[in-house]
Amino acid sequence: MLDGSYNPKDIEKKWYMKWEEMGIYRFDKSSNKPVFSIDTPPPTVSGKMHLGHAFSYSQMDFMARYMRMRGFNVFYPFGTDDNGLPTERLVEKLNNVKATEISREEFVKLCLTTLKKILPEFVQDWKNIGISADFSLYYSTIDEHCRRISQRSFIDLYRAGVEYRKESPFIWCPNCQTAIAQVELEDKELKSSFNDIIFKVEDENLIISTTRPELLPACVAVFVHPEDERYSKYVGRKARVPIFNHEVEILADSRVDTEKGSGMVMCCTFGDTTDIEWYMEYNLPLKVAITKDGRMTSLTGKYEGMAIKMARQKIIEDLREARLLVGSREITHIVNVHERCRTEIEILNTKQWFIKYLDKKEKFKEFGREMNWYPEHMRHRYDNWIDGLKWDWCISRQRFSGVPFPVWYCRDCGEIKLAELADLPVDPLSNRPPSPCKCGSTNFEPEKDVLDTWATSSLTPDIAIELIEDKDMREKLYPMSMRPQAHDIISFWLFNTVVKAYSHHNSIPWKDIIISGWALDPKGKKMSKSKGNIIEPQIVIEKYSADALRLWASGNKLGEDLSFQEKDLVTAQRFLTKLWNASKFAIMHLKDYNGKPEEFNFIDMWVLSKCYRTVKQATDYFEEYKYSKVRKAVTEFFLKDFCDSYLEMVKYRLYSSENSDEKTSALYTLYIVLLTSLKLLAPFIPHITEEIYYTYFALREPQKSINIDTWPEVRQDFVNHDVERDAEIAVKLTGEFRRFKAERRLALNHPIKRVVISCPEHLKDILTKAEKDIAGTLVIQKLKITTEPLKIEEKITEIVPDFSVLGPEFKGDVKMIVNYLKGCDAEVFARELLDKGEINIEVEGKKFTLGKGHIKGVKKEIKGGGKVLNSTIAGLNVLVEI
RNA sequence: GGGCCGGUAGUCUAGAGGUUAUGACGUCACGCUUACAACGUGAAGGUCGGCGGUUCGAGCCCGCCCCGGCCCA
Repeated sequence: MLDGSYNPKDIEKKWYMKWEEMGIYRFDKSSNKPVFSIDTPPPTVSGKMHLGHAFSYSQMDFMARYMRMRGFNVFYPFGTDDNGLPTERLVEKLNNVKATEISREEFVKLCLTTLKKILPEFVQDWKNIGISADFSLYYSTIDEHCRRISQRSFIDLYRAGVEYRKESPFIWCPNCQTAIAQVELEDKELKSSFNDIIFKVEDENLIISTTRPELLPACVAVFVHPEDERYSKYVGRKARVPIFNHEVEILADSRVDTEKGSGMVMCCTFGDTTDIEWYMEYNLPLKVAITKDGRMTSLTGKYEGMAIKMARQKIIEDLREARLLVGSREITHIVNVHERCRTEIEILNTKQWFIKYLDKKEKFKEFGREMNWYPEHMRHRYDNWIDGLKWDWCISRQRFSGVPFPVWYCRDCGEIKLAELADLPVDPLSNRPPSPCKCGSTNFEPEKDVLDTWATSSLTPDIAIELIEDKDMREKLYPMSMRPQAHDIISFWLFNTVVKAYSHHNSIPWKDIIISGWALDPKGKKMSKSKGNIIEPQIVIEKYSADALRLWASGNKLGEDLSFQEKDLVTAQRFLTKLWNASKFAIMHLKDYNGKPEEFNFIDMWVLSKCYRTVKQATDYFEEYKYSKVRKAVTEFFLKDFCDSYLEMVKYRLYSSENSDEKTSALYTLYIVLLTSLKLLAPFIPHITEEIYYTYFALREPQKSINIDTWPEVRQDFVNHDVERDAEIAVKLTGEFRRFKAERRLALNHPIKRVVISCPEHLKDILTKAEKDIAGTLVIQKLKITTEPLKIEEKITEIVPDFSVLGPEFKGDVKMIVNYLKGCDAEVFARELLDKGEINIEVEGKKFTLGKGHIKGVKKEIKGGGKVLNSTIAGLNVLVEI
């Protein structure tokens, strides 16, 4: 028996613990069953799981649970991304220290101890929303396993000749003091001043506009457009840089925008990417004005040591004083900032490691086409990102906590020394190289940098699969079946993983990619701490339940963002209550369950057929990752057909004390339909379905848990469209009758003395099959179903045309015909059609022949006081005697 | 500026060229009916972003425009 009301708090907690105990989500390492492998996104450790996580992890969990019930050996590991900048920031915040203030060794240690402390609680949130991952297959991107694989990847790619180390201009964050990748940039609108500055060419003044006068000391050339007649005479001559007084050449290049400022532009090393192109192409000198920590260098003379913005101010003042500043206006422009700290980036010349991939764009796009994208259009974003790639992948970061490069450099000959694969993972700062250098030297410089965090997380398929020892099993797991993730990291995680899979395996990493949207605030805006519109899933679970949260997450199309509406949680919770109550009712009666009946009741056949058709729909939709459609089909069947219609129509049989075949049929149907519904819902709401299953079905079904029970098969012997179509009429009539009673404020079990249903022959046959059910449900003491007409007034008022037949046949004349039907005497028309089978009409000189096929039905009006049930079923009239 | 997605009652959402556009929440009215008042029944509420076009017929297809979002310049 189930309790009076559903108490999710205790029940959800109980089941999470029991599932763990039972180990039902364990991957079976020795099974021969087909494998379904999931490349689970490792969340970046922050304080808590956020709503976006709850949303997208629920969505992937639906598939994991569905596939498990389908009989697949589901490989569903769980990892956390504890590597790189975000983790450093968190550790700094939690411990109130700065990475730069303590030794690297100490800081790395602090990172690890802090993670150890906060990880269990962080991961617990995922368990609390019922994620059915195998938590015994766990990795942290900073653990030994991941460091080994990441370093191995580095060595393999170096040997394959796709990695290089080079001093070159690259994107640098002066705040975080590290190189960062293109993907880590963000656009920010900033106010700035556009300054018109005088450059002298001998005695002439040339004006150049710039937002960055502090780069004047790094100015190495001045460019004009080759077709700009204003300046053609200056090309080849020298300009004197104001204040700093060095001379630079004036060159012509078509990349100059003649519309911008004076149409003359200074080239500094480096202000932007065009500067880099010019620097390379024209072999310009390198002048460095800015240090790695965002201050002015000695090159800048008296400005040395000043912060960039301060120097900018000062230089503007000095220019003004020297009358070299002729104009200055406020502008708003877009600058690149580092997404983590929103600091304006610089381009500095530094030595970095790169993965060479700009030459493989086409190959990556080809791989993109080999994978199945859900939704399909997300692939365009992937292509678009690849098209826009401008830099090779810089994988070195000047940070502290991260996977170290397994590399030393010979101090004598400069040769690069790699670690041995067998020794991985290594830390070159504390480990010695495996052997002397080719040149015989043992004097090595260790690499201090660490790998970009994406260089590690782009290996999650390898990291996950190598948690399994068995080589044959590993083969079965790759390429992985499904990669779930949100659309914002297509260019990060997804793309980088394809790069690695291509480089290491020459294979796509996964077969299917499912892209989930974002959870947005109630106004449809992105949630952020600064806006204060964060909705915490922990609070939602507390107020409603994990199942309600999951049901919410199942409610929208894959790939679409979903704005969080409290009412949707209310709806979800109401569904759970309804499910509980209906199950309570069914199970109360199911104690008398005694197997299959000799013969099925008509209404039972109806609900069974509908039930199995719902199974078919749900299965088809799940196969296409359309879980929102699954949810719609299943909840609609459960609420409308099962609860509203079926349960009401079966009550009279359940309450009868006699042990008839009719009752056996009812109990059998109740058993099947409830169990099937629970199974169809289990992927979405595993806790409540488990509790209901456990209370009753676990004792009778082969599995102890619904979550590892088999997904329902469509039993074709129960699917019967004729029965459905016919029984629907009885069900519909019963519904109309219940409303008839409600309108007259009669209790639904209020007895009715006599009812006469008058209808055509075929309806009479159908309704007779459900005669007992109609009478039983509505408590009708005397029910008569007859073909004799009732003594009530009935008038046909409208002919309803069937456009799908009329349209293709009569094309442009349809309007005329429909107008005719509207205008004619519907009563006369209908009678004639019924008599002759077809009617010839003439409209505006044109002749048409209409048959019954052209007509969808008729509308009619019935007069007969308060005792006539106004049914929408064609041809059917009901007289009620209360 | 480019790519992609979206715009449907007060709010959020489903929509497969074919009668009167789905559902939810909210609102209003009525009702304790032996699973369920944490409920049920009913009602009101819509120029389907705008303008053109294709079609017998468009929320859906095509073109242009407006607005919002994401990604990229």
